[in-house]
Amino acid sequence: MPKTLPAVPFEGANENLSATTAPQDVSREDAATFDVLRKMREDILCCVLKPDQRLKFGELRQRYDTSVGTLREALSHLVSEGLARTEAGRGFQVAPISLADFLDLSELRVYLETKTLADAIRHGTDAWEAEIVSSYFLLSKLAAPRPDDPLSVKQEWGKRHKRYHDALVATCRSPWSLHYRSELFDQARRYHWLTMIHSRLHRRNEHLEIRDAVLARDSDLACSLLEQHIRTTVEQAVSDVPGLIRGNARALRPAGRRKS
Amino acid sequence: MPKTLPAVPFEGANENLSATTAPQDVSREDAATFDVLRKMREDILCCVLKPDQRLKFGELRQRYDTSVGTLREALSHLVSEGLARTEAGRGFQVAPISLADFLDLSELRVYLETKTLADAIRHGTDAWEAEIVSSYFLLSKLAAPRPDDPLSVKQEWGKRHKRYHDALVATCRSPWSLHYRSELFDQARRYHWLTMIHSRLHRRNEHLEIRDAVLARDSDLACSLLEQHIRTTVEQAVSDVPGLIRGNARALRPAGRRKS
DNA sequence: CCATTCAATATTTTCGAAAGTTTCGAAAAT
DNA sequence: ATTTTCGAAACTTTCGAAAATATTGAATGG
Repeated sequence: MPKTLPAVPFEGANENLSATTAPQDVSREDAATFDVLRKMREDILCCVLKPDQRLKFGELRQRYDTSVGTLREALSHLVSEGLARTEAGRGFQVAPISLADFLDLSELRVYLETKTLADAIRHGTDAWEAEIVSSYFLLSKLAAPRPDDPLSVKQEWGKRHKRYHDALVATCRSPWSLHYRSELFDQARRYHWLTMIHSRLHRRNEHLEIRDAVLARDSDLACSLLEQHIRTTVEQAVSDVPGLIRGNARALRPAGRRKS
Repeated sequence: MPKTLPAVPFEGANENLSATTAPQDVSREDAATFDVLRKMREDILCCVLKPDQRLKFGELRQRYDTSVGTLREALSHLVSEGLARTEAGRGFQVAPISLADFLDLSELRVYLETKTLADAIRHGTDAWEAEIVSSYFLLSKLAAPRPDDPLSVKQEWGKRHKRYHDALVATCRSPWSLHYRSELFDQARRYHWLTMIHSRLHRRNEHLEIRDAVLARDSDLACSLLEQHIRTTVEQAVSDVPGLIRGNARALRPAGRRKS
């Protein structure tokens, strides 16, 4: 019984973007603050800053070479995005991870990814196709990272992977859906990182299959493949790193932790 | 896991969600900063701070009686929530509103509200029912606000309205869905405010109907009613305040604005 | 008359230090 | 031996001023 609301009046596809209210996908914000924010986010996503790790200003100030105020602002952002938490007077810490959380966010991801992809296909343009081809090409040049690859290789793969998935949905007309999709994609990256570290499982080339279905404008197939893609990743993470995720990711926790 | 229902009284404690990763629904954060954040959010939601209005630190500092750093942190949060925007070196401003945005966010709301409601009904408890009854009662004591009601009356109604809708979905097991639902609900409040200001339309008691369907655990009916509830509000806003929303809400814009 | 330059003003951004909390551990008390 | 108390150390939070940047408006040249 899902009716659709009156279609969004489209005077200009471009104008649509500028008049949008959905949260800014922090792109070129306050130079300095943004820079710190971006670095910290990347560090959390790559588990350089580990789940539950306490984020002390002293250390952070040294690591990112900036002042407390700037750090506070960046941390504020991260809290809103769900990558950090804070408690009055007790500072900040990296958001925890858990199997339950991964399952929950993946479920919502399936909906948002397929919804945005379907809409993107509906409104796809030549430029959109070109960026998909291009970003897929860049992704395919890099083999899926192995556990013993250096951090920088993994990070580069992560970047290209994100760029490819962003490209797929780029022409979706719903800014809010896109925004939340992007946030959840980043969240999932933390868990994918675990898989990259520990897994040696071989997967068939799902990105290629998705690309072709999308370029063929076969919305149903593309969405189905994308859904599978997400679910397979979940299953792989759950079975590959059971000790880590199931056991509340103890191995990833910061070293010296005492529990009362 | 001790499961306390987030039966949030007016400003009461909120001890729930311990193992969850989804973003903190800023409940009792950094005392001072949080206080400012809450006030600013309320002011934006009630259009005391108008869409597109520039937020100068000088004025804000006076209005909220706090320092620049604290303001910056609060504004940071608001940007993440989509209630404000910022551009490097050019400060902050209240997020714009537009018909397209309202339609877009409402569409996503339909999905999230019904999804969370269905799950909440599935896992409903006695305490959940009690809070629904209680919050509905409080809401029903206040007639829907009229355009000429004082601000405080409208705000009180807004609070009770939110509390009621929060109560409906409180037992939903998906923290991420709940989080986004809550953010979009707040976003919608900005548009509802316009309706409250300008509309005199009479609507039948939808909140009562929803309450009864929910208490009867009739998930399909409840979701259907809730969907209607949202869509009706959209249609009402679109038809009632066409000049405002369609015309990019000119009347709500801050007074002295020059465009180059 | 319009466009451009440049200095004065207004505003934002960054920083370090003061003020306020919490945590930790040793000493005293049970 | 265990708990409680208390003070010092560690850390967080808040603030206002200095530095950096944008905006305004008047003066200049085409």
